[in-house]
Amino acid sequence: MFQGLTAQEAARPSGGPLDDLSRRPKRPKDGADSEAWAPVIGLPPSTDAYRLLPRFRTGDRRMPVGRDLFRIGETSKSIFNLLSGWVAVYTLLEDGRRQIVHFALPGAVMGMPTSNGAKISYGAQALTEVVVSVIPNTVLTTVLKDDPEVSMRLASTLARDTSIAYDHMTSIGRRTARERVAYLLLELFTRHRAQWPGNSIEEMVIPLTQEQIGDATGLTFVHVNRVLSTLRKDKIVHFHYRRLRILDPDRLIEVAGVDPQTAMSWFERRST
Amino acid sequence: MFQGLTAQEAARPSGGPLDDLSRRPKRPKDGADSEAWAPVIGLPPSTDAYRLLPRFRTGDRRMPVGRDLFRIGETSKSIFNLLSGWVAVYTLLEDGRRQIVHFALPGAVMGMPTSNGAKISYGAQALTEVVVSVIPNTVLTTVLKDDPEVSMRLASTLARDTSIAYDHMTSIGRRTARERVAYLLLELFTRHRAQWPGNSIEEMVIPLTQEQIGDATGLTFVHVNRVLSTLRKDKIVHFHYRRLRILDPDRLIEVAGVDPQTAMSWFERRST
DNA sequence: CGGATCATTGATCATAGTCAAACCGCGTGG
DNA sequence: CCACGCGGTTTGACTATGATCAATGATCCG
Repeated sequence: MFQGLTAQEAARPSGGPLDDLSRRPKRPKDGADSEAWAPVIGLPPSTDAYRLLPRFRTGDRRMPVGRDLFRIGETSKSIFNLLSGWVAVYTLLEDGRRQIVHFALPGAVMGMPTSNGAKISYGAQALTEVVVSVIPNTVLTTVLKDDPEVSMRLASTLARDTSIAYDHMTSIGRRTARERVAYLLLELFTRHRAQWPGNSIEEMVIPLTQEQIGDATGLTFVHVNRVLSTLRKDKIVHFHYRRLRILDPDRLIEVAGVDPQTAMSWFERRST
Repeated sequence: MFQGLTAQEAARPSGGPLDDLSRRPKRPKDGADSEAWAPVIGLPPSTDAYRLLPRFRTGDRRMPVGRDLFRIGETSKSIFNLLSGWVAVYTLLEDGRRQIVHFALPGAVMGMPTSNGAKISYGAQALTEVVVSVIPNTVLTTVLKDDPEVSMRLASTLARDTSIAYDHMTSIGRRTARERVAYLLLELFTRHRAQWPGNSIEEMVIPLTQEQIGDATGLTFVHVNRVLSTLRKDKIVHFHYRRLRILDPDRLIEVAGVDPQTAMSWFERRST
């Protein structure tokens, strides 16, 4: 499991030649990926709230941990509407360096084809077992014609993805390691929590290894570990083997460098 | 000029307390910003190619260098369709650290409201004199109802923004300083060049200071300067006072860590 | 129970940041 | 037309954040 997003030589050229570095195969092959997708028979009813197209159910698929929904370099023939579970959206550099650019939660739409029709530059992999509604482009086009409501929702959802990406980019580009990790945990906590309104549990399972946190924050897993230790020592958050416990929300917000006002608003509305 | 995106104490907390750092006003006030927008009388005909709504012209506005199209914290009432010029889309942290998350070129759509209706977390500022079509949300909603073609183009454009953001994020999170700068210059060169098809001029004006390049790449302007010196010394690119000259495209692609295949495709299609 | 994955810790190094000073290009006004 | 000044660039000396390399431990799961 987690095959595709597993370690490997995290080669990092030091401004020097790239060529003498051992390269990681662009697409680590793993058994699971070659299996056919499983159509879904019975679904948890709650997933309906996350559908982009409420009447379209024939595209539902269940996929196991580690499965790629789509891969770098493919040309999108369908879009993927996540109904349950977690998905990592990621990019790769030639030499195997990896960046997780987004953690998709239920409601997310992934793989929308771009205006210039180019190959897709990122991939998406299930971090947990997931249920996805796979919507063929042809279907989407048709629905967009008939239902302006869907158009608007799709555009808004895509705009939100961009906005989240911008915030994430800011984190990576301008925050310190400690701030980045705090920001990510806060983001995941609030986004996840927004899906169970009224649920103020301060402990949750985040299906991520420290290496994946590193890939999302632009850090090495070793450094992520050190940062997490200090956050634990400072009694702010406790993250250990995928279990996250927020010990001091206020200080977490402070360390993350998030305006408290904004942070509070995160705790209100549903957010993909 | 460039008021809003001008230096200032680029305070950078070193994991230590943030509080004893001098703070930059969140919104440096400058005269230009308070002026009213100028409606446009005569436009260069070519701008039409970049319109999201071909028949909607009453929203056209011309704005000078340094003007904010919209600002962090506003609630979007209109979207902005750039027709000519360059715009920097940026975010700010509390203490003044800044990240430029996108350089918008003609054809771009900015300020699309998100699904959760939250305040917009980024701002947009003109880097050159620009012409923008300001489209009120109400107009957009109406057009989306009547014209599914527009819906599809809007969605594709937004998807492309996300894709560019993901690539940019990868650069900041996983590339070295040298690679990041090379990547950005390559990206700007190809995107800009795609707008004048057939124009293979290897010299162009990029309306950016080294500080702005730093803000886009997550580096300090001092380090950007050093990197640019080495790129110049290595006869790869020459960037000096806003003039960019590509000396060795192949090596630039190599340093940027872009797959040559992909790089070539960038030289083909129009791309916002 | 045992192997694999994931986490932790230490020692050392390098990339990029910080601080500071000087320089250059260009527009402006005397 | 030249001096001035401001924004932008360049360079140097020093520091520090986070990477690298390496070894050991903990946890999970079949």
